[in-house]
Amino acid sequence: MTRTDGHTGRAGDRRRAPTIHDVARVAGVSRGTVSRVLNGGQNVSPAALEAVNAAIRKTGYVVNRAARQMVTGRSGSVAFLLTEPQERLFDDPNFSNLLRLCTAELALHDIPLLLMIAGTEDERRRNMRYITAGHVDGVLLISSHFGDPVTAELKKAGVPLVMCGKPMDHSAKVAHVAADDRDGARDMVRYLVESGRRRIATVTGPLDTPGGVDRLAGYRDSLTAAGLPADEALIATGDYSRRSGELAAEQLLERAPDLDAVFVASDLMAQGVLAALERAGRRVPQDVAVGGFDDSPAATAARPALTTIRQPYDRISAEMVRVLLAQIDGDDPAAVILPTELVRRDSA
Amino acid sequence: MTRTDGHTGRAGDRRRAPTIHDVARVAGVSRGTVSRVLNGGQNVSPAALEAVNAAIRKTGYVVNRAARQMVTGRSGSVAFLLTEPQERLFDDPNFSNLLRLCTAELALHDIPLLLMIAGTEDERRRNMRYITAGHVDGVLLISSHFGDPVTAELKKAGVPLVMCGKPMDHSAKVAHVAADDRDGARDMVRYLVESGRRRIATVTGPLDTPGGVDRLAGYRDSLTAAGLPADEALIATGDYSRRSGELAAEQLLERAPDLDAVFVASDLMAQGVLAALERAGRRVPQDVAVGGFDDSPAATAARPALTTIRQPYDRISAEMVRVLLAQIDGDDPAAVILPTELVRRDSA
DNA sequence: CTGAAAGCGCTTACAG
DNA sequence: CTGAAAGCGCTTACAG
Repeated sequence: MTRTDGHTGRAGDRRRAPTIHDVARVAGVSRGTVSRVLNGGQNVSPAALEAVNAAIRKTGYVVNRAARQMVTGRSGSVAFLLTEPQERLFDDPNFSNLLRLCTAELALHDIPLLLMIAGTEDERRRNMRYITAGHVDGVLLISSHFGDPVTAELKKAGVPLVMCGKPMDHSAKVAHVAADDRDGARDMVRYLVESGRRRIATVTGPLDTPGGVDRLAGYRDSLTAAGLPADEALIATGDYSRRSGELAAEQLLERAPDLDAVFVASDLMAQGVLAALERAGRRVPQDVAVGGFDDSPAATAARPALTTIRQPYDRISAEMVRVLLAQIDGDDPAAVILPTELVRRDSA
Repeated sequence: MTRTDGHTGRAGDRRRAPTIHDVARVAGVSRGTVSRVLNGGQNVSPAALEAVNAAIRKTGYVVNRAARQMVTGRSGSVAFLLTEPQERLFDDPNFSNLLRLCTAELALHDIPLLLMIAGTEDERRRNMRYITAGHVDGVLLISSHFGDPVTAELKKAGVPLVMCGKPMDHSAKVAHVAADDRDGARDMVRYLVESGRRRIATVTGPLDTPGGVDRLAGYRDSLTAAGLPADEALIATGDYSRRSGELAAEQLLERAPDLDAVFVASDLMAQGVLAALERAGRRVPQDVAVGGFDDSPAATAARPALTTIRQPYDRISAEMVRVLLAQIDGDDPAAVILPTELVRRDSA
């Protein structure tokens, strides 16, 4: 008097889900053979393969990941770890954009994404503990500040890891995917020069982040190439927040009232710059041209809409996932730098 | 010649992590006793408890969740499932806010959050399959549109579930946590009336969402209470996006050029309304008062800053997690309605 | 190509 | 209060 079926089979069945054993029975093979089919079908006769697949369909079998994990040591999941202060993260559309795209990309591989936010020290410890305990197979790390201990810890623990953005600590050989910040900045500033601007200011990101440093370097490159003088009065630093862009623009207007363009290292900060400019009675782009960076939703939401440098977030996420999965499969850490693109709108 | 220690013990150790067996050996007890300590310490002598805890510290033991899951049938994780079209989700700060807060709240319970986005039919199927296969213990569901099949499917599969916002399908007895939309809308409109406004328009959310329906009802309540006539020309509908707010405001200005206030069912739409008003040359709040809803980052980013109705997202997330965990532990689904609060800024 | 069997690390009745 | 043992559902050498 045993269960005869496979006819209900819904995996959601809160009763007893079919196991590999049920499939084996229905298919008339051993459990080992079922497992082989599940894992790529090597060393399985066409007939057995067919029978097993039919049995899987019939029973509605879904693998028990916990059981699999216990023997393979792999969880089949990946962490998306954020180490920035929480508030900023979610105000900045870049982050949520990246999160969304990585989730979708991983879904294609049937790999769930665990969202981890290490805003406080306590959260950081908790997350590290979880990760290093082997509960995830790898980490997509969103962290850019110099001296973030997380990268080193993860690296030391031997956890497969890929960063979004270049690591500030060049010595660490960690996999990463980034847009070509320096080249993007060069393009924007060259464009401003070619539009006839001569007093071009910049609002940089924090100078302990690659986006802060490299976009500033690109700005300098193009100024030099155009034979324009370097003037420190034209350089102000923000923290990627909208508010910091506003503050930076106020400083710039005071130090260099004759500026006729501003290259801003992020679209969100550029929104702040736009606000400050408007308050100061400067018209954009007539009096002052404003160039952003990111091509995030903030760029189209701004008024005037921002001329900006597009970071290919879709490709960035796809590459991050690809590089991470390769590492999980034993490849060496890889670095991928993706080209940017100038997007012309109304602000410059 | 066997491993003697417990002295390295780092869980991140890619070698062999200490198991319950190691802890038992070090503590001089059986594995069953260690397990009992791990699971609350019932039926364990103080001495044994002490010894086990010491051994855990010494070995750096961390439970293997996969092994535990296999026997308990619980994964120890929870899904955060979004069933709205992706783009909207991440443009709207409410969603990312909620995501962030739920993640933090769950972290307090050591429960990882799996982010699932069901934008396409394919993604929906994939996620449902994962969830109903028992890979998560419960679901935090962010979905508001009427006729979303996910709620019913989850309910039928017997998966513990809590929705953010009232379910549109009243027949379904599903747990949910929501702000008091109707009352919040009443408060805002009453405030507008008390400020002397008489031609008060509204931009509603989609009328197949509770936020659309209930905030409109609250608007009507307060108009009636004030003895103001109901005028359908004063009602326009948006889809919660900024752009839709802009469009709705244009319609309203055309149909009722004499309007002196607009109650907008979300801050993001209110931003759009502000833009349309500015273009039409109406001063806010002098000519037209604008009231928002949510008190999201969009409210403070708007110019003028929005007077709005605060949804207590921190409490909402905390309650969602609490109600979900209670259900996982066998409680019946509960509904929690939280009060809102009027936040005065510059737009009204 | 295939089956029988060991083993992954836990929890939980069951005796005592 | 505690230990010995079964069992959760898989994968993977190992024989054949």
